[in-house]
Amino acid sequence: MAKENQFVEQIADIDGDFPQWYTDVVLKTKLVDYGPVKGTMVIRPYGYAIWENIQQILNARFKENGVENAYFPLLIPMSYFAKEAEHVEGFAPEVAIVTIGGGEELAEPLAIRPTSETIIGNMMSKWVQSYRDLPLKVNQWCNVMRWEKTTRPFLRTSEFLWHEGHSAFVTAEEAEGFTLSMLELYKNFMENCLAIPVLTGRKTEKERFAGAVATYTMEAMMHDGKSLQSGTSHYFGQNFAKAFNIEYQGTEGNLQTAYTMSFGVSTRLIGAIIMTHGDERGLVLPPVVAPIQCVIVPIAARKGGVIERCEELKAELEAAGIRVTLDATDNSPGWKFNEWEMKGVPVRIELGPRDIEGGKMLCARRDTLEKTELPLENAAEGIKELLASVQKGLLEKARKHRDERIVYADDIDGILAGVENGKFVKAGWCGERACEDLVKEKTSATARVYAEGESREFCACCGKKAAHVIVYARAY
RNA sequence: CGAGGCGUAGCGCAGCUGGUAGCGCGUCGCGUUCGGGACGCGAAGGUCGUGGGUUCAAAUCCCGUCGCCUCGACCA
Repeated sequence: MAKENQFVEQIADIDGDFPQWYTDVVLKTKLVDYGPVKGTMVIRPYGYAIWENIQQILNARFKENGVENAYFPLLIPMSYFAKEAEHVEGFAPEVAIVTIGGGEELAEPLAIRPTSETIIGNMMSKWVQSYRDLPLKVNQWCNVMRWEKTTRPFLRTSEFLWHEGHSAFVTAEEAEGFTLSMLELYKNFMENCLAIPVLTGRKTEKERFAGAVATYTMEAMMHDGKSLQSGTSHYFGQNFAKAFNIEYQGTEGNLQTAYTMSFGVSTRLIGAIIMTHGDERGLVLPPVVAPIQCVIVPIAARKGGVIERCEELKAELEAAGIRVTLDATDNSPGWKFNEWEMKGVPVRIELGPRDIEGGKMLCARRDTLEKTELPLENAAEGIKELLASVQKGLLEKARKHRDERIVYADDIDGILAGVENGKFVKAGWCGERACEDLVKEKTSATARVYAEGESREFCACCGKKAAHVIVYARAY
C-alpha cells in the first residue's frame, strides 16, 4: 500500500484537481513539452504518433468523399482579411502579423494564417471559371497561429496543427449538404475511433464562426463535465464567394457565384482523448489510435527462455498488425505495470516462466484493469478481441458518463446548479441574444449547441415562449 | 488583460530573521533481484528563472522583467 501511495503522488488526483491532473499527465507521459515561446508546445513522439493515427484515418475518409489534399501558404496578405467584414472582426484580435522581411519593413503586413478561408477563397476565384470546375474540394494539413491569451497543451495553444477542408459548390443545397455530411463523418470518427460520444448540431449566432452562415459543432463532455468543442463544419453561403469573387459561368452562360463551406479538427482532439478517458492512473488511449496497443512485460526476464518467448510473441502480434512493444528494461514488473498504465496502453501482457509452461499469457486491459488468462496459441486473435472490447468499453463508459450528466432546467438558477455540478443543461431559449448573454454572465456557461428535435415551453432566462432548446455547458 | 500562487540538480521539494546550497526520487557504474513502482555499494549533476539595486557578503532583502499554474474576461 505504501508503494501504491508513492505512485499516486506522481500525478494529481483526477477528481480533486483536474486541471493539474491534465498538466501532470501530458507532461509525465511525454505527450508534450512546453516550447520556449508562450503558448507554444512541442508535440513529442508519443503524442505525435496519436496525431499521425488520427490523420491517417481521417485522410482516407476525406478522400473517399472526393476531397483532395493541397497546401496553401502560411502568410496571407492582411488585405485579404478585410474582404469579409465579420471574418476580419472575429479574427483580428488573435492574428500574428509579420511586418519585417529581409530586414526591411514590408509594404503590406502579412498575417500568419489563423485559418485559410481568405487565401483559399482567393485561389478558388482563379480556379473556378466554369460550372464544370465545381464541386471543388480541397484540404490541407497544416499549422495555424492564433495569439491566445491563456493556453494549455493541446486544448489551446498559440500554434496548433489541424486540417482544414474547403469546398465550393454550384448550389446552396450541395454546400450545406456537404457541411452536414462532414459533420457526420466527424461524429462517426469520434465515436468509432476515439470512443468519444459527441453531441452534434448547429451553433447559435453568437458562437458561430466569423463569416459563416451556419456553424455545426461536435461537443464532447470531458471527465469534469465541461464541454470541449471538438470540431466544426461551417456553411458559408456566398459570404466568402462574394468577398473573393468565386464566380463562374453556368450551364446557360450566365455568371454565377459559388457556395462554399469549410471544416476542421485539430490536435485538440488529443486533449479530448485525454480528458474523456483518463483516470486516476493516467492516460487511457483508445486502441484504434493508441501508438502502442499492447505492451509485453516479461516476468523473471533472466530466467531461461522468457525473453526469447516474449520476442517471439511480439513478432507474432506485429505480423498480425498489432502495434506492440516489449519492455525489456531492467525495471521491476510492478514499475512497468504502473508506467504503461500511466501511458494509457490499452492491453498489457505479462509473460513469465509460469505462463510459458502453461501455454498461457496474463492479459490486463487498461480500461477496467481486469486481468484474464489467454492461450499463447493464436495469441494475436485473443489480443485483437481484447483490443476491440476495450475500444467498445471506452465508448460505452464515456457515453454513460455523459448521459448521466445531461439534465434539464427551466430557469437560470437551474442552469447554474447544473453546470456547477459538471452537467450539460438543456433549457428553453427564446432566441434573443440578450438572454444568451445573460446566461453566460450569470453561470459562465455558454450555448454549446442547439438540441435539435426537442422542445421546451419557456425560455429559461426571460420566461417568454421558447423557440429552441439549447445545450448549455461550461467549456474549455 | 484583471485576481492569486509558484520559479533552487532531470522531477518533487527544503533552505528565505543575509555568511557562498541540501534532501528524496530519477540518472550513470557494478552486483543481487523480478507475478503491482525491489535492494546494496560507488559516482555524476546547481553561475538558486533573468536584469538591476542594497551590502564587506544575496537563493535569502528591494525594484523590474520573463515564464509556469489556478480562477475570471476573449477563443479550434
